[in-house]
Amino acid sequence: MARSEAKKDVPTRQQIMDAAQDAVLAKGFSGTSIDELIAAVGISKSGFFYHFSDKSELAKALLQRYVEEDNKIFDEVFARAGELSEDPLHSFLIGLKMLAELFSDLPNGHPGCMVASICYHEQLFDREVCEINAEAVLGWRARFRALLEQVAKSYPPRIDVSLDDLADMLSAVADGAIVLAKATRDPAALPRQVLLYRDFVRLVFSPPPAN
Amino acid sequence: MARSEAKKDVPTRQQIMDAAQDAVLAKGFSGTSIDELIAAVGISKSGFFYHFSDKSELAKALLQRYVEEDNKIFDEVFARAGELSEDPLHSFLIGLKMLAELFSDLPNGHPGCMVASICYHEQLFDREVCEINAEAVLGWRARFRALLEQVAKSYPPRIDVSLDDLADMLSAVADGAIVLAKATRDPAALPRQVLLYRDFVRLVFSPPPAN
DNA sequence: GTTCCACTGTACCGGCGGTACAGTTATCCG
DNA sequence: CGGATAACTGTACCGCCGGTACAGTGGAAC
Repeated sequence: MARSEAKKDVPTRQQIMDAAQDAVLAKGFSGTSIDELIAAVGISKSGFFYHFSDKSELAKALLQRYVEEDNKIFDEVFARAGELSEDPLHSFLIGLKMLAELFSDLPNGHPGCMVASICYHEQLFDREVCEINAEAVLGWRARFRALLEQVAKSYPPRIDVSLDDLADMLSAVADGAIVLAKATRDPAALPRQVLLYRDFVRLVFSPPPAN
Repeated sequence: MARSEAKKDVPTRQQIMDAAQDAVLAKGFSGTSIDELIAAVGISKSGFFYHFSDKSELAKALLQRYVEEDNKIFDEVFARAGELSEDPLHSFLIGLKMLAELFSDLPNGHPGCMVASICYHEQLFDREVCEINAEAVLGWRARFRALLEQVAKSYPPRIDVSLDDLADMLSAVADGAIVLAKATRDPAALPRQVLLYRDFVRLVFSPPPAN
């Protein structure tokens, strides 16, 4: 190891990406300089270009990692929710509640969605990055749609609603609520909006009340 | 007029802001260079700095104009919706439908929300810009909350719901759906999500169906 | 005819993304 | 023990970009 007293055992490439993720979500991609990243990690400029051929490759790696981690969280949350109830509606509602709690527990609020950040920089990136972005969003749609289809089997929806759109709405509400939370400096806005989406889902699929 | 063959009668300052708005929403603020703006407008660098003391003043002006125009549209839409029905619920639902149609009619889809773009660059801007952003979002909340309060007077909500959160949800869904639309390159996702929010509002306030 | 507005032109500065390339250090393999 | 490889460092350089400084200029208004 060339760099003296390396920080723990975290690989340098990962340290760069960690610093970059925070910076990109707070300042945008072009607002994040390579110089500040190498200063944060404690490496030279040549060291950076050893790991990434250029800044755009960093963006791609950042987005890919973000999407993977995001999907892992969704996997875990809704798998656990599935264990807690046999009923698809209750299970989905439990999952949404767990998601809201997860967002609630973030000490400084949600740092931001990389997909949304990239969207507002789309013209800077090549086709490949944009397609990873599109696939991520379509992946969320497919994931939530599958859950909603299970729900709709047991609970015929009370209104005529597209399950694709209802699935998309979770991504939309989450992304929008992150903006809301950032703008108003109220991190709790994100979990509140997720719970409101949960109310919507419950209203759509719950049988008409007896009273 | 120093610049020969000026483009129409549009003031130069406005031309700069028009070019800047498109560029910022497509590439982010730091991704937008002053050089490209002056090239688009056809002025010199000195000309730019005659109108704006620095780039950050451009950002402030851009955000202020965006918020003003946005509020004007909301004023018009919901005033017109108020004329079309006496009933506060129907009126709000009409307003949402008109909003969805407005988004639908945008030829290239919604170009993006300046508030959201600024949010993902917050660390680059001074306190003043961030407060304009916060006030814009809180203004939308107050606006939609006022409409929802009128609705709630006539139609007691079927679920226990915070009107502030329900008001915020419209901003969140719109901002999130813009990301959705950009990522999937499907501009129709925005009006679809607005109409889905409309379904939610109708479900919350409509009396339980007789059947 | 002076004054003001709305610029232009030139020169310069430092930061940033990126390239090129030679050198260095630690570790593993044979 | 020696050579290869991974993971860097250091130096020099390029062009773009944000920004500063400042003198000049053409047309319109009074």
